Amino acid sequence: MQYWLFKSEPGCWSWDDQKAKGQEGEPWDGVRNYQARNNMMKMKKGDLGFFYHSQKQRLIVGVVEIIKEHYLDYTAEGDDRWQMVDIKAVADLKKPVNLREIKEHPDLETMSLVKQGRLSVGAVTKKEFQTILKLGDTNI
DNA sequence: GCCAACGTTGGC
DNA sequence: GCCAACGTTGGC
Repeated sequence: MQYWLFKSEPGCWSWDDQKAKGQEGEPWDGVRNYQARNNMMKMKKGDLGFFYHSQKQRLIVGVVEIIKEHYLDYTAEGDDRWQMVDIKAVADLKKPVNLREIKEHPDLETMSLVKQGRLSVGAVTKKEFQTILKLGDTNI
Protein backbone atom coordinates (compact mmCIF):
# COMPACT_ATOMS: atom_id res chain seq x y z
CA MET A 1 0.00 0.00 0.00
CA GLN A 2 1.31 3.39 -0.98
CA TYR A 3 0.08 6.84 -0.09
CA TRP A 4 -0.33 9.96 -2.22
CA LEU A 5 -1.37 13.57 -2.24
CA PHE A 6 -3.61 15.24 -4.80
CA LYS A 7 -3.51 18.99 -5.03
CA SER A 8 -6.28 21.09 -6.47
CA GLU A 9 -7.39 24.67 -6.62
CA PRO A 10 -10.80 24.61 -4.99
CA GLY A 11 -12.09 27.09 -7.57
CA CYS A 12 -11.31 24.53 -10.23
CA TRP A 13 -12.11 21.22 -8.57
CA SER A 14 -12.91 21.15 -4.86
CA TRP A 15 -13.34 18.53 -2.19
CA ASP A 16 -17.08 19.17 -2.29
CA ASP A 17 -17.05 18.48 -6.03
CA GLN A 18 -15.15 15.28 -5.36
CA LYS A 19 -17.52 14.16 -2.61
CA ALA A 20 -20.51 14.86 -4.84
CA LYS A 21 -19.23 12.11 -7.13
CA GLY A 22 -19.62 9.55 -4.37
CA GLN A 23 -18.59 5.96 -5.02
CA GLU A 24 -18.39 6.55 -8.73
CA GLY A 25 -15.31 8.74 -8.30
CA GLU A 26 -13.78 11.01 -10.89
CA PRO A 27 -10.77 10.92 -13.24
CA TRP A 28 -7.89 13.13 -12.14
CA ASP A 29 -7.37 14.56 -15.59
CA GLY A 30 -5.32 17.39 -17.01
CA VAL A 31 -1.99 16.64 -15.32
CA ARG A 32 0.81 17.93 -17.52
CA ASN A 33 3.87 17.28 -15.44
CA TYR A 34 6.09 14.24 -15.84
CA GLN A 35 6.82 13.74 -12.17
CA ALA A 36 3.14 13.89 -11.35
CA ARG A 37 2.40 11.48 -14.18
CA ASN A 38 5.06 9.07 -13.00
CA ASN A 39 3.53 9.13 -9.56
CA MET A 40 0.13 8.31 -10.98
CA MET A 41 1.61 5.42 -12.93
CA LYS A 42 2.84 3.91 -9.68
CA MET A 43 -0.55 4.04 -8.03
CA LYS A 44 -2.41 0.82 -7.35
CA LYS A 45 -6.09 0.28 -6.91
CA GLY A 46 -6.88 0.59 -3.22
CA ASP A 47 -4.04 3.03 -2.44
CA LEU A 48 -5.06 5.98 -0.31
CA GLY A 49 -4.24 9.65 -0.65
CA PHE A 50 -4.96 13.10 0.67
CA PHE A 51 -6.92 15.81 -1.04
CA TYR A 52 -5.28 19.21 -0.66
CA HIS A 53 -6.74 22.63 -1.38
CA SER A 54 -3.99 24.90 -2.70
CA GLN A 55 -3.71 28.67 -2.87
CA LYS A 56 -6.11 30.49 -0.58
CA GLN A 57 -6.97 27.69 1.86
CA ARG A 58 -3.83 25.56 2.00
CA LEU A 59 -5.57 22.71 3.77
CA ILE A 60 -5.58 18.95 3.59
CA VAL A 61 -9.30 18.38 3.70
CA GLY A 62 -9.95 14.73 3.01
CA VAL A 63 -8.89 11.20 2.18
CA VAL A 64 -9.32 9.61 -1.23
CA GLU A 65 -8.87 6.12 -2.62
CA ILE A 66 -7.51 5.14 -6.02
CA ILE A 67 -10.30 3.18 -7.70
CA LYS A 68 -8.86 2.89 -11.21
CA GLU A 69 -5.22 2.58 -12.16
CA HIS A 70 -3.61 4.81 -14.77
CA TYR A 71 -5.01 5.06 -18.28
CA LEU A 72 -4.84 7.55 -21.12
CA ASP A 73 -5.96 11.03 -20.13
CA TYR A 74 -8.85 11.87 -22.41
CA THR A 75 -7.79 15.51 -22.44
CA ALA A 76 -4.42 14.60 -24.00
CA GLU A 77 -4.00 15.71 -27.60
CA GLY A 78 -2.31 14.13 -30.57
CA ASP A 79 0.41 11.70 -29.67
CA ASP A 80 0.53 12.79 -26.05
CA ARG A 81 0.48 9.96 -23.59
CA TRP A 82 -0.58 11.77 -20.48
CA GLN A 83 -2.17 9.51 -17.93
CA MET A 84 -4.83 9.81 -15.26
CA VAL A 85 -6.30 7.72 -12.46
CA ASP A 86 -9.77 7.65 -10.94
CA ILE A 87 -10.20 8.55 -7.29
CA LYS A 88 -13.14 8.65 -4.93
CA ALA A 89 -13.69 10.47 -1.65
CA VAL A 90 -13.37 8.20 1.39
CA ALA A 91 -13.52 10.49 4.43
CA ASP A 92 -13.38 14.08 5.56
CA LEU A 93 -10.57 15.06 7.84
CA LYS A 94 -12.52 15.88 10.97
CA LYS A 95 -10.03 18.65 11.53
CA PRO A 96 -8.44 19.83 8.26
CA VAL A 97 -4.67 20.15 8.49
CA ASN A 98 -3.16 23.37 7.23
CA LEU A 99 0.16 23.90 5.56
CA ARG A 100 1.63 25.78 8.48
CA GLU A 101 1.03 22.86 10.86
CA ILE A 102 2.69 20.58 8.34
CA LYS A 103 5.73 22.82 8.00
CA GLU A 104 6.10 23.09 11.75
CA HIS A 105 5.76 19.36 12.42
CA PRO A 106 9.13 17.58 12.66
CA ASP A 107 7.79 14.44 10.95
CA LEU A 108 6.16 16.36 8.12
CA GLU A 109 8.55 19.14 7.22
CA THR A 110 10.27 16.93 4.65
CA MET A 111 7.06 16.10 2.80
CA SER A 112 7.10 16.59 -0.94
CA LEU A 113 4.22 18.97 -0.43
CA VAL A 114 6.56 21.25 1.50
CA LYS A 115 9.78 20.67 -0.40
CA GLN A 116 8.27 20.72 -3.84
CA GLY A 117 5.36 23.07 -3.60
CA ARG A 118 4.52 23.02 -7.26
CA LEU A 119 4.10 19.28 -7.69
CA SER A 120 0.42 18.52 -8.21
CA VAL A 121 0.49 14.79 -7.48
CA GLY A 122 3.01 13.76 -4.85
CA ALA A 123 3.99 10.74 -2.81
CA VAL A 124 3.39 10.54 0.94
CA THR A 125 5.15 8.10 3.25
CA LYS A 126 3.23 5.81 5.57
CA LYS A 127 4.48 7.73 8.57
CA GLU A 128 3.45 11.06 7.07
CA PHE A 129 0.06 9.64 6.20
CA GLN A 130 -0.57 8.42 9.71
CA THR A 131 0.75 11.59 11.29
CA ILE A 132 -1.62 13.71 9.24
CA LEU A 133 -4.56 11.47 10.06
CA LYS A 134 -3.75 11.93 13.71
CA LEU A 135 -3.46 15.71 13.35
CA GLY A 136 -6.76 15.63 11.52
CA ASP A 137 -8.36 13.67 14.35
CA THR A 138 -9.51 11.07 11.85
CA ASN A 139 -9.55 7.28 11.66
CA ILE A 140 -9.92 5.43 8.40
C1' DG B 1 0.11 41.54 -6.29
C1' DC B 2 4.72 39.96 -5.79
C1' DC B 3 8.20 36.80 -5.97
C1' DA B 4 10.65 32.30 -5.54
C1' DA B 5 10.93 27.80 -7.34
C1' DC B 6 10.73 24.95 -10.85
C1' DG B 7 9.65 23.00 -15.51
C1' DT B 8 9.83 23.72 -20.41
C1' DT B 9 11.43 25.62 -24.64
C1' DG B 10 14.50 26.94 -28.09
C1' DG B 11 18.92 28.81 -29.85
C1' DC B 12 23.46 27.65 -30.37
C1' DG C 1 23.69 18.65 -24.89
C1' DC C 2 23.92 23.03 -22.49
C1' DC C 3 21.96 26.96 -20.78
C1' DA C 4 19.40 31.31 -20.94
C1' DA C 5 14.82 32.94 -21.35
C1' DC C 6 10.35 32.36 -20.42
C1' DG C 7 5.92 30.64 -18.38
C1' DT C 8 3.38 28.66 -14.55
C1' DT C 9 2.31 27.59 -9.93
C1' DG C 10 1.54 28.53 -5.38
C1' DG C 11 2.89 30.62 -0.86
C1' DC C 12 2.97 34.82 1.37
